[in-house]
Amino acid sequence: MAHEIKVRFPPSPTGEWHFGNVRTFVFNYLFAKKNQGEIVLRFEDTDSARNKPGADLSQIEILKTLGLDFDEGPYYQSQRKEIYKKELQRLLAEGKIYEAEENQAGTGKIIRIKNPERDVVWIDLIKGKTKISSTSFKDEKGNSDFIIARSIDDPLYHFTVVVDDFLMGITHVLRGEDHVTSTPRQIIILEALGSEIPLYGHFPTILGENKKKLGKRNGAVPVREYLEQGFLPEALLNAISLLGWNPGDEQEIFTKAELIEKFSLEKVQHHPAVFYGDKLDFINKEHLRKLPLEEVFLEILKRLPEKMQSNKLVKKILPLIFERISKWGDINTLLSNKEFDFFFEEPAYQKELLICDERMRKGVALDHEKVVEHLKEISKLLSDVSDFNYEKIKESVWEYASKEGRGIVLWAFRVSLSGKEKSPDPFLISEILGKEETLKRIDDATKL
RNA sequence: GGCCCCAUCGUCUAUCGGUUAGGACAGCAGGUUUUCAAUCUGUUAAGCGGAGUUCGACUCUCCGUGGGGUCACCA
Repeated sequence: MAHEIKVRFPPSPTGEWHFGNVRTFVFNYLFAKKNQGEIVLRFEDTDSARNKPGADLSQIEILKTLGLDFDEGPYYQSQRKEIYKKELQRLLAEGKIYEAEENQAGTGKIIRIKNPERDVVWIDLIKGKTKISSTSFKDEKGNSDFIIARSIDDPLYHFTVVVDDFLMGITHVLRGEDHVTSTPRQIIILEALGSEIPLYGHFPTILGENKKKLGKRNGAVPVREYLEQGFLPEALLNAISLLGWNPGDEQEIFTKAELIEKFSLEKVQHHPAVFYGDKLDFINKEHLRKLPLEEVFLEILKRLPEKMQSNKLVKKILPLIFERISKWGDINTLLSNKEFDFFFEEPAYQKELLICDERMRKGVALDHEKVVEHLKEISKLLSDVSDFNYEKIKESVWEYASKEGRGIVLWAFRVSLSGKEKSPDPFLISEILGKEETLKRIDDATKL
């Protein structure tokens, strides 16, 4: 029999996914793809009270946007009740489980499984040999026969998971560390079922900045929000994969294909990783750089306001925007800081700003005349430039600026064009604005 | 608290007994012919503590400490 590998990802449709959830899917996915295996998606929705309508669909949507897919499913446990009932009846008949007192809801008898009370041992694919005594799940009455169904029609999580894993032929159960202690229960049920025991692997938890398990209640940002902030799906995938795993070499930027190729369970960490968003920007920027330039410009363009989009200058500004962002959402920040408005409208000057040295600005009156002199000279020099491009512009004023002091001259030149304390250099702005507009702005600045 | 797991720079991590303990992010400093951005270079910063084992421990063992997970008729 061939070594077919089949893994599963069983979310409950109760809310939005964060990095923790997706990471579990990703590791399963990577492991399956790497080993020519299959991955099945199965919604664990037996607790109808907790289910959120539509959550399943939005979870699948996230998978899709991240470029992830699954080979089988989605299954819904709520639609498989008959299957669980049959297994329950079978086990009942075999005497491996039994009905006990009334359940809390008063709707029938609960079902317990006979606990062999022994050490349950498995070789965890990540943690190594793990041993937990099944006597450890005694309830307050000292009963270690744990409950697997509220009634014959109402199976509980541990039972449904295991039945499904059994029936679906799951070979590897790869999940978060939070499931370690429930593994012995599941093995005991599996044994009662007469199933083969799959291989288990438990990933360490992802911790929030407060070093507590990442979760809805603990700083976990839905993946959707990262998408909305304009992170690239492939960068997100890259970052998620690096949470608790690394290939052992120094590569940090991966495409999906590279991740599949390099992934291995052996390289998964044994200790929890604290998730700081810091590196995400970096990773995204790297992925941004790999995109074709036209595509990048198109993406930037469509995030610009109408009036900029239609302006002739916009094309020349696109590269400036690109080098200032690490994700699409940063464009909004640039925009709301009015970083580039001066290209499209007359800058609002502040007389003092024309003076480069902050300390000197107090004595404006004195220095201002000098600055105006410089500006006038620059204007004169520029008007002689015929081929108005970056190099020529620079050439024309360079000598003068060097002689008079580059700081004071070039600063004034730049501010006369942008009106801003911080902006791209004056040669670049001049080229973009064009000769006429450049001269006009310099002229305006001298009249302050 | 019981049980399970873990422990290298602020963060993510490399190292599978012998290294000046490496890289990346962040930080800082400097260059890049004015500022910002980008870029280049440099730089700060780590083996939790204590016993062993060994010629030699970050690496192996034990104890302590610290951190995490988990203890439902939830999933």
